[in-house]
Amino acid sequence: MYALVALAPENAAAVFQLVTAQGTPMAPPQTVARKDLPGVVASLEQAHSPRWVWDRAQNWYPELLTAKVRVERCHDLALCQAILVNSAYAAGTGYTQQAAVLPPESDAPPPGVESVQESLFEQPSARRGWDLETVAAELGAQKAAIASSTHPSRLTLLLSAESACALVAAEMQYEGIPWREDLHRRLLNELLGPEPAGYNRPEKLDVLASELRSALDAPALNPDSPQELMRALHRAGIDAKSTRSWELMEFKHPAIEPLLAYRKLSRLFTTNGWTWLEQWVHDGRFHSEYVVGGVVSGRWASRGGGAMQIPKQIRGAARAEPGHKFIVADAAQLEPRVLAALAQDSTMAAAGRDKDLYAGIAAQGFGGERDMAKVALLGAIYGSTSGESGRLMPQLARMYPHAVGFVEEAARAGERGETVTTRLGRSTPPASTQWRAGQQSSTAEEQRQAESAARTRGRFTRNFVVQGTAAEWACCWLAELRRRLRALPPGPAATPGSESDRPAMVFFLHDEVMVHCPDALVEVVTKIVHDSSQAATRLLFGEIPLEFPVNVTVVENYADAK
DNA sequence: GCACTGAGCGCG
DNA sequence: AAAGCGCGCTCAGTGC
Repeated sequence: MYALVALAPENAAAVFQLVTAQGTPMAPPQTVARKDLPGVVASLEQAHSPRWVWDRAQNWYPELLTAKVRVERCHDLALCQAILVNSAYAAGTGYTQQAAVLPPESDAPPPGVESVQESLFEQPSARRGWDLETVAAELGAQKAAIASSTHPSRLTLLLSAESACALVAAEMQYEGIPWREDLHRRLLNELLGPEPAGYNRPEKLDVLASELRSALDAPALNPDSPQELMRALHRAGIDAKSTRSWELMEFKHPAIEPLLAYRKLSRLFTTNGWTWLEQWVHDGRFHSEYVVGGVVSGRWASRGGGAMQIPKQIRGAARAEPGHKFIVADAAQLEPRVLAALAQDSTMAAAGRDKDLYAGIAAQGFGGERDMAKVALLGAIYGSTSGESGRLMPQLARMYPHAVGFVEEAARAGERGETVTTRLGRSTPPASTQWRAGQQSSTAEEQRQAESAARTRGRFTRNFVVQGTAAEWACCWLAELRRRLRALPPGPAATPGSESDRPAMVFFLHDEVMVHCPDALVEVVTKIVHDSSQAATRLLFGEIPLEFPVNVTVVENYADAK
């Protein structure tokens, strides 16, 4: 059963309708004031547990969560449309021509983020959205596209997992990562000195800047300006081509050490310093907005606060609340394993049998040098041509002709301007007309540029099939994990009358998930994390002679994970 | 003053 | 040790 959700002509109201799986209405449409929506959703969820069909989960679910209403499953039309429009599996279905124009994203702030607008105007800002007919038509078009696609079951899985992830993302956003402001401040004090007033540099940063200026004999140097810095370095006899840290490390000069130290601390100060704390941490939680499918490959992106770039430096500020632990799980060597599975490379699969795939590959042909095996394999996935990993490619290709051949073929397809597709059916966007035009070149210089552009696109498509399929594995893992966590019986309430204290997913990072878990449930949730990963592997690849092991650590402090 | 790009670096 | 994939964020610098 589906519950279609749409905006009523006047935006303060919503309209919804229950329909059968075949699309037959089961009751007349019902109009509900926006403020009454959570109550209505809760009672329908209780009675029928329908699949909620809406333009975007992100436009509806946050306000339900704020009202403490959760749903079991949904169909996120925007996310599914984005996949179907490009999917090679649905290329012959004519879907792209029928797809409805998506309504804009709601500009309502994510919960937990203070909004200037909200304090000025009492009601949430108006937005345009689809009416019920459009929602029904778009759902019908998507279902028809799946049914007449070349791989209906894979696309069905992909779209339902993607929709489940839309719910996971909104819930994580709502929960936030438990974040101890006091510990973060202590870290900043230790590394940078006391919080500076106004726009001043913190003490330790200021000291390093002075050291740098005297070492370079450049009293007015602004170390934040790459151009000024470059000139000063050259004057001091440091002949660097750029001011990147890894390049500067090659030079022996008294200015290098303070410069690298300045860089590191400056980054902490500007990106994750006191301003970041003020802006993103409220009531002991770091709330960030996740953008499901925000990356071409299907990976998630994030908006605000840089949730997916939290430096290791400050992870000590993420602390489980009293009576809780963080269960931090990450999939071991996810991308190489995905490659072995995609290419059905049984030799590589055998190398991964004893948990550490890189060690297994090293034992099979790199004289036991794990680092060498890792560099070689990642080079194959990224399309490295030079350096150590480039040199190791022929050896890797001899050992694993299937796996290397698989990514090579993806690269060649990209170079020819074709699209490539993940296991479940996410395809790259078509090559741009500009790229195509560039390939029809006449002069030698144009020819050279065209070949370079072709190789660049080849590296993209080569990586896409692996990164994108890995994202699908992670997406299925999250969906399975969420389903199992929801099925846990409610535990006792922390305090009488409050919500029951359940484990909650609070963070996700490509191949890593963090659950904030009551102590009493750590063992059962740890098992659920493992079970979910096995389920994800079966969903994607069926029965294969390769595991996708997950490393789980139970910690109070995120810095202690791994 | 605003929008944009590039450099640099954080994460996987 | 090296510089190949995907992102977001901040600051400097540029162009309007």
